[in-house]
Amino acid sequence: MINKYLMIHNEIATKIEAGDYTTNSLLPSEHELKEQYGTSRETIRKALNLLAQNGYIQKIRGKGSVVIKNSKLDFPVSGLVSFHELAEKMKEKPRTIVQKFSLEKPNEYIRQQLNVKAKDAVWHVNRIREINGERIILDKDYLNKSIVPHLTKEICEHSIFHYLENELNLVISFAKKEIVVEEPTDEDKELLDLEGFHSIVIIKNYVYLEDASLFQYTESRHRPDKFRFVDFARRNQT
Amino acid sequence: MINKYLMIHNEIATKIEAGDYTTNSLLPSEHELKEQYGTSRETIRKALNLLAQNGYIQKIRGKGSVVIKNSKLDFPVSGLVSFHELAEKMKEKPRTIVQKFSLEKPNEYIRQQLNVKAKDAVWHVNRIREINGERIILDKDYLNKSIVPHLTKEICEHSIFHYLENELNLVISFAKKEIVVEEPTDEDKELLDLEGFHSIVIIKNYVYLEDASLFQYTESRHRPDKFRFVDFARRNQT
DNA sequence: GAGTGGTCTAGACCACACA
DNA sequence: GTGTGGTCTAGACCACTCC
Repeated sequence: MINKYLMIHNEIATKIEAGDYTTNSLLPSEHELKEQYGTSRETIRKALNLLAQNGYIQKIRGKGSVVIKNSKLDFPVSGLVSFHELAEKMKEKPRTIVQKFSLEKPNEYIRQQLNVKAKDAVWHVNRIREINGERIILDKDYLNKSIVPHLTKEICEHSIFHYLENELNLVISFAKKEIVVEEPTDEDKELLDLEGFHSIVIIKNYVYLEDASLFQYTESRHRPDKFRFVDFARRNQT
Repeated sequence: MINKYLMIHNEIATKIEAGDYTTNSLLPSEHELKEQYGTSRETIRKALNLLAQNGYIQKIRGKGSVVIKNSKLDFPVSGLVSFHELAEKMKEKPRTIVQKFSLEKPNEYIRQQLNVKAKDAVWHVNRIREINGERIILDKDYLNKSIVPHLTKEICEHSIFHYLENELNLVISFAKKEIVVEEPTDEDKELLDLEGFHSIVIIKNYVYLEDASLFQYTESRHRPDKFRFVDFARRNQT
């Protein structure tokens, strides 16, 4: 924990989740918090704005900051969610099977998605996600080899994301996500336990680095009954 | 335009869209911009952070702010999108049919969603959205009558949203959105042209006012082939 | 070492809600 | 009027990139 405002944010968030600040009540005023934490008001404001962005509070001019997080249904804020985080929340036993692991020349579709040339090599990884013995999700990852020169099957079994951030020190900065629903392909039918479902929810994820270069394209193909996406949209965000 | 930082944000955004600042080039430094606009650095930083949030630039510590908006594919930032905005983008002829318009005692499901009591009255509006002669979307709206005392069929045919914001002066502050996929109900089959599709994409929308009170619940039920959701997620937002 | 963005401060004035 | 959050300032120090 390095930043003061992050520390304050986390402390208040924890209190809200613990119920120390109850839903619909008001937080102490910015002036009071400033005294409590022995800091400046702008720093408190940074912390509170983060809390607002994350759906914990709602700031109302002239009144105060209302606690809105209802801890029972935990608003998972939309964003980059890895399979591991997801599985942890579901309290179910996840298992990952690396079905495909190869270095390929990209076909036209992937060239378009990843914005690479035909001669560039691309890692292609298929991972099947099993929850409680059912094959629910098929993740198809494509990574630009010029940015990720080395990759192993073992890394894919654990977490590609973790490897990129902690071993390669790549800083993932933002992602564009697109959700569509399609008919299952033959591959879907073969690799997943579709149980008579006639559609597949596809989350297309375009991941960018800090220097705004596109380096990973992922298709996460979900069985529709186990799919749920939550988005928390705020108007007029400062 | 009231705020200095909003003015600066809009000015720079316009320049980026006009190509005055080209993609992948650097913006002037915060120090330079501070001089240019005759303001303080924190104000410049607010404007730049907004630009970053809106996908115009990417700030890199030690280097500067890179312009990343590629004007060709306009990153539609996720948020509250009304049917009218959507239809406008699609350049197709939309038509709205108000299939149901009534004031009801809420059933248990709606009571739960809208967080109201059994005795409270709730507006229930069903609207069918037709695009190019095909019935694609079924919007089921439920509005708390204690917040929206008056409503007419004519308003629903036009835009409920517009009425609430401009006539009632309600300020919509944030919304929680949930996306799931289910089997079509009999009502879906009757009211939509499903054409053999075996699933329905449901967007559940919980709309809150400025004082954090929940006043509208909407289920937007889409035929899967015409559904597309885009989300633009940023990590480590300050 | 020079230049960049990130954090933090102590103060000011304003717009708004509420009594 | 009092208290709240929203904006803005002028300055400071730090972490990072690049040469």
